[in-house]
Amino acid sequence: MKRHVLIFGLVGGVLVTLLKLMEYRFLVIEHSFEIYGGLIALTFAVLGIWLGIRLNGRRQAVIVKEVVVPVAIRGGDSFTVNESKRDELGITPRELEILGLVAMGLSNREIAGKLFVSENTVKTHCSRAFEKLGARRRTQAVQLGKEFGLLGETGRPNG
Amino acid sequence: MKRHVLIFGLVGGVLVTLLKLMEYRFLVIEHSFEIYGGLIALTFAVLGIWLGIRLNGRRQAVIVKEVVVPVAIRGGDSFTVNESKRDELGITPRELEILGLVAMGLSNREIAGKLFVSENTVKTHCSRAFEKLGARRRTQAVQLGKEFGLLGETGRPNG
DNA sequence: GCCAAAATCACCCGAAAGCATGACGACAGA
DNA sequence: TCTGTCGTCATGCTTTCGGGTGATTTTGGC
Repeated sequence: MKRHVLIFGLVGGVLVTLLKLMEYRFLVIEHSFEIYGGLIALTFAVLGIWLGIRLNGRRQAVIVKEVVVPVAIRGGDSFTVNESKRDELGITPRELEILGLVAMGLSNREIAGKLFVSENTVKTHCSRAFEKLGARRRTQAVQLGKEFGLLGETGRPNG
Repeated sequence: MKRHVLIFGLVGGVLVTLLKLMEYRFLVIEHSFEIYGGLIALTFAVLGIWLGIRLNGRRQAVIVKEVVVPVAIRGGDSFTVNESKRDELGITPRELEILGLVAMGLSNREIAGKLFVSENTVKTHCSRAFEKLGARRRTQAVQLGKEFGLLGETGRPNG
């Protein structure tokens, strides 16, 4: 994706050089500024349009083609794996528990009611968990939690 | 669609005129050609990028992604299932796309930046998607989206 | 060309979430 | 006993979300 920006820059540089050379060779021509200006404008407009299309080109209608593989992949000791990951990140059991409820789509207030603690406590646990996960939002925390294998598909904590 | 081309032309014309005026007023400055050339290149590049993005807006490139799925979990043709589910709920492709980005943990602002639309637009799409899903929070929407098979584990829209 | 659906954008306002900070008790281990 | 961690709670503040409403524009089908 950045490749296109790079190409843009390179082509732009080459064009600038070329135009500069042209300038020195044909500067004697009348109205040269207009010609060069027009050329520059044209080329950079085209380049810009190209880059714009490239840049935005991944407007995708993703078709998911599933590759079926045998089960038994998920066999490993899920518990210890997640346990170690949890330890590695320094996330406490309580934080993970709350993270699980967050993943299930509950609000802080609902979580507080469910666990019989105050909403502020829930927020504190959330904040600490987010910090340890490197997340700034609860949705991001959920996503990271699942990537790290801390949460299952149902939002249930794995560990 | 044509409107953007028109705007492009108009703005371009105005800019050319402005630069031409500048040329006559400040031509005495040394290295003016480089400055004007750079300005022209910059402005037209920006304009071009803008036009490219606008022009490319709706076109969708079909991307086929292969996903490894354990055989036991897989149920039927994922594509058609999700497509029909999406239709059943009345969720538009755009809404699903934004839902996917929400699932990836992005904020409305980040989504807006990624899709080159305003934050308000993202919020509108979100609200409609939430309403159709019966969700009151984005975390809940993500959870429901996954339950309905609209979103994959990575937050990628399925369909 | 016309119509309906979809997409875009704006504005306001209240609620929820998040951040920083501090504090206090329980409890395990050194 | 001292220390560190954990869980709990609070307060104040800023940001983000979400709902409501209305509007324009684009697009695709007829």
